[in-house]
Amino acid sequence: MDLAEAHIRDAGYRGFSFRDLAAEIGIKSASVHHHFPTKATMAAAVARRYGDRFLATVAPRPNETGKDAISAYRSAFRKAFERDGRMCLCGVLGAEAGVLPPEVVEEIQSFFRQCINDLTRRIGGPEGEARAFHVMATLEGGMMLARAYRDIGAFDQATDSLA
Amino acid sequence: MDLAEAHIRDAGYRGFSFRDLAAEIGIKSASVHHHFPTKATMAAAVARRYGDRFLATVAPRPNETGKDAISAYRSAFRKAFERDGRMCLCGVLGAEAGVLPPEVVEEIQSFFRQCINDLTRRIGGPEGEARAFHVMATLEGGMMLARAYRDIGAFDQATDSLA
DNA sequence: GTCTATAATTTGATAGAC
DNA sequence: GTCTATCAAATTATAGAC
Repeated sequence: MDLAEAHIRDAGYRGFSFRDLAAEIGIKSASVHHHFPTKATMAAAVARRYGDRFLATVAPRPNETGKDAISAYRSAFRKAFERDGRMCLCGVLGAEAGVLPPEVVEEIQSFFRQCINDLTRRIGGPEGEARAFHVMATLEGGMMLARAYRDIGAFDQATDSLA
Repeated sequence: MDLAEAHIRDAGYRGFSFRDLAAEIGIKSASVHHHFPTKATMAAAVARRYGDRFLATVAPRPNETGKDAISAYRSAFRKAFERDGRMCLCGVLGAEAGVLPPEVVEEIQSFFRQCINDLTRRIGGPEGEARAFHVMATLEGGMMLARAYRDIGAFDQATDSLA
């Protein structure tokens, strides 16, 4: 699943194959099928694990402000990009959501729903939800620009005004 | 090229094949190779045409303000999403830029560079460039959310505060 | 510009032994 | 849980005729 996550973040849903994953860990593709019946099943499982981990990473601290919450999301994505040179898994998959298996789309939507619900609550106020949408869009788009430019400075410039 | 553009916007670089394109217009894949020697060549050509068209669409009107420029970009992307149900071609490709052929990455970077240069100039002021990065990131991310949710309302909520 | 034919590779998936 | 073996299909690309 670690390898699948890395490959999807690099190249999208079609960017990983059971054979490649198997080869990289020294087993055969049939052995991977033993754990995940189909490619869609595996991608959905990888997306769910990614979302659970991410949400744990940005969990609220006591007495935080709305700005703190936005900063938590921003620095979580930034650190992951700095560490792996890769953007958000659900951002990559979201871009190709038009042709993804339904169970994968389901997980991606669930990820964004959870993030935006969480941010909406933590930002608060009447504009909380629109602000949450804005923050998520800017962070995802910022990572995308940084990926295209191969320069994290693009992410920084794009997201500096958020928090 | 129209078909290739549609397929890439749907499913990314690996989301189109010479065979599929050929079949859809009633010729053979070898005939497509007559026009474009490789897949990378074709994708790069499609990206360049897309960029040229987009930049023509958002060309400045006389006496516009910075806000007008941002609105022009926002409504250009919005209209395209509304019309095709698809996001920006370079946004999709940017997300998988880590494993794309160099000539395709070149075109994507060129697209974003041109957009951000143009926006920077039209927005003006000392914050012009950071603002341009912010606008592009939010628009691309907004389209991505709308794609994942299959709801243009996500784009609207994410980008409403821009202009 | 289009075709037939084909090569070489990759892919998602299954059956069945150990 | 892993293997061998295999299938059917798809993919990128080329050679050469019309």
